[in-house]
Amino acid sequence: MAAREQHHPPLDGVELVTVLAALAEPTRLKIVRMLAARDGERAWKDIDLPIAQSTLSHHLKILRNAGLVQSRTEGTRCFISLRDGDVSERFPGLLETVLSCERGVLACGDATAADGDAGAVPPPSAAPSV
Amino acid sequence: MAAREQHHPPLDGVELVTVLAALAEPTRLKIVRMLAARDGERAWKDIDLPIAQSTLSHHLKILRNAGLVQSRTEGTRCFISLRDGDVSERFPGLLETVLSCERGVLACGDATAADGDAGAVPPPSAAPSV
DNA sequence: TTCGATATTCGACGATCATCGAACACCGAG
DNA sequence: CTCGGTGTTCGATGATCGTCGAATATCGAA
Repeated sequence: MAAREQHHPPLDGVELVTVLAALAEPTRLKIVRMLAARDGERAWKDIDLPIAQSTLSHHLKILRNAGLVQSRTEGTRCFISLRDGDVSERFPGLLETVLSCERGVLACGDATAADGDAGAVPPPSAAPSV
Repeated sequence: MAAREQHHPPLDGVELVTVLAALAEPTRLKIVRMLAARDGERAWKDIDLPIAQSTLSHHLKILRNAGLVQSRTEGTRCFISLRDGDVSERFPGLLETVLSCERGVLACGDATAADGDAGAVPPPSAAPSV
């Protein structure tokens, strides 16, 4: 399917272990970081990682089922965004903390965020505004 | 081996994904919660879960390699404790957040921590503005 | 030293997972 | 309607994981 409406579970039904498992995979964590780097949505096609499309779709499904991301359909295309609001409500501080932990790694090795994200990285202590 | 000194990696060499993977397993998360519930150490034998000893040993090894727990030997016995200090230094807020997320679940189904679980965990309220 | 208790390691088994290419379903454009 | 572009689903494959019982290593006690 090019862009059919997908299932997005209410966060109440999602367990912590599910979220942690979703984040505990390098590729998926990278995707989440990409999404967090730019506020708002990101086009499916703009998520370019060295993996097959079917694999990306698979990872996005897992992130979706964990309640971490959300996909919106517009014509043929699909836009992904972080459900940080919902996640923060169910697991306060979790996403922010994980992302702030990863800031260093982000700045170092990974290109994907080489764009404007530069100035980000506020002291992790403070609640990252997301 | 009854109680040989085990390897405890410096937290600097531990990646976030490793820690998340260690926590993203129900049994291991339960162990971490048990350890967090009581400050200080916990005797190996006091960790009674419906699993084989070899399985418990396996999980503890993974938690050790993730830098989450630490084992001390005293004679034949072995005492496990959370490395919360080291973890907080490397991944500020991570362990606290994960544990606080789990409090509800803890209070409900699981007896192990019925005690006072000394209050760590700062109010996560912290305002993810989103 | 011998024995029992304690924890780790060693296969082994079944289940789950990440990955891929191919087939499929959907949409807009021609 | 027919195409080409876009995500998703469907096996299949190889790797990793959780689990166990048995074997092993280490210590204290008899």
